[in-house]
Amino acid sequence: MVLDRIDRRLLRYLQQDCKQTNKELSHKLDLSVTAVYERIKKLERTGIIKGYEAHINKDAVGLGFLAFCHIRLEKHAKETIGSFEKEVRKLNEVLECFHVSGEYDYLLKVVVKDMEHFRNFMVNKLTTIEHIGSTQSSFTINEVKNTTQLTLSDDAS
Amino acid sequence: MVLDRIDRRLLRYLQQDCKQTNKELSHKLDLSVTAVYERIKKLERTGIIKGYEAHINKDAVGLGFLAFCHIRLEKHAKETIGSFEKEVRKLNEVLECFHVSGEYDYLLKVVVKDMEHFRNFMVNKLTTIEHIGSTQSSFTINEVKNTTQLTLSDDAS
DNA sequence: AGTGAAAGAACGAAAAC
DNA sequence: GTTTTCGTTCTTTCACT
Repeated sequence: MVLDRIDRRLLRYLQQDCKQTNKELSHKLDLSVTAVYERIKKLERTGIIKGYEAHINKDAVGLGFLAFCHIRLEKHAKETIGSFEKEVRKLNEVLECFHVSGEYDYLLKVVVKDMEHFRNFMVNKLTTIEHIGSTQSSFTINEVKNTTQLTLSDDAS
Repeated sequence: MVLDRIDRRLLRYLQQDCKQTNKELSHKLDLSVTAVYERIKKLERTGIIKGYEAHINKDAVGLGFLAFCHIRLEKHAKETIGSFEKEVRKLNEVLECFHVSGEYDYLLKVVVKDMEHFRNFMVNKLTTIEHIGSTQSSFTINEVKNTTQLTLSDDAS
């Protein structure tokens, strides 16, 4: 699907606040309410908008400890990779897991309550996964920037 | 604010889909619409719900290249740290930046269109920031897991 | 804390331009 | 693409428990 300037502006607004009414959006975009409605439905149908999520303050719900784990596998056979990835997906402390280039194979973002819970996660969950060669963890001292909002330029993609 | 079991379930639902109507939520939670409404407003007022965001498919908007940059600063004086963080916050390719423990000082999540744009970002934006000692970048080969949804247990926090 | 009722606003589909 | 219309649904307030 080709996105025009209006679609991109619309996506920008919805990234900031998806609970705005179509009426509000119609003013910002200088369109009719119906046109806004149709554009949004199309963006949903084509999978460009994947969903709408409430953003929760993690400290307020007792999940204020954020760490990154770098993981190297023992071997890189297809089965090893497959089973590692399958196990990692099950861990709900792991919000993100990427297969990356470089010294380590995977980078994980882990959210737990505190250091004690992190220790417990490492010992009883993460390192019980087979074929892990070595791990290296970094703890977050300070959150400098943390957004999910993509910067959409006005040009067509 | 103390969260009870119902609040935690409500937050779980809203993390999954914040566009559900209060009526739908009232069925799931076995509460009246008004009770759901008041709980949500309270969660918003107290900052536990930080906002509502549309989740955009980054590949569909031409931002399919994801990289992580590890950064070490030259020195760790207060001013150095402050000015580095200030400059990083301005870069819209940087979605996340954390001050972390370990070998490197900062970990950045960077989203751009492709390798060419990444090269351009590194040469013309990131490494023009003063006091950077060294950087080490990893490119994402595969996204194994990527969610923003915190797992909330049913117990009070 | 909770409920139910009622007014006002928005949604969503259809019509016609 | 737009406007208008209309029935339906949701939001929000209010009186009350």
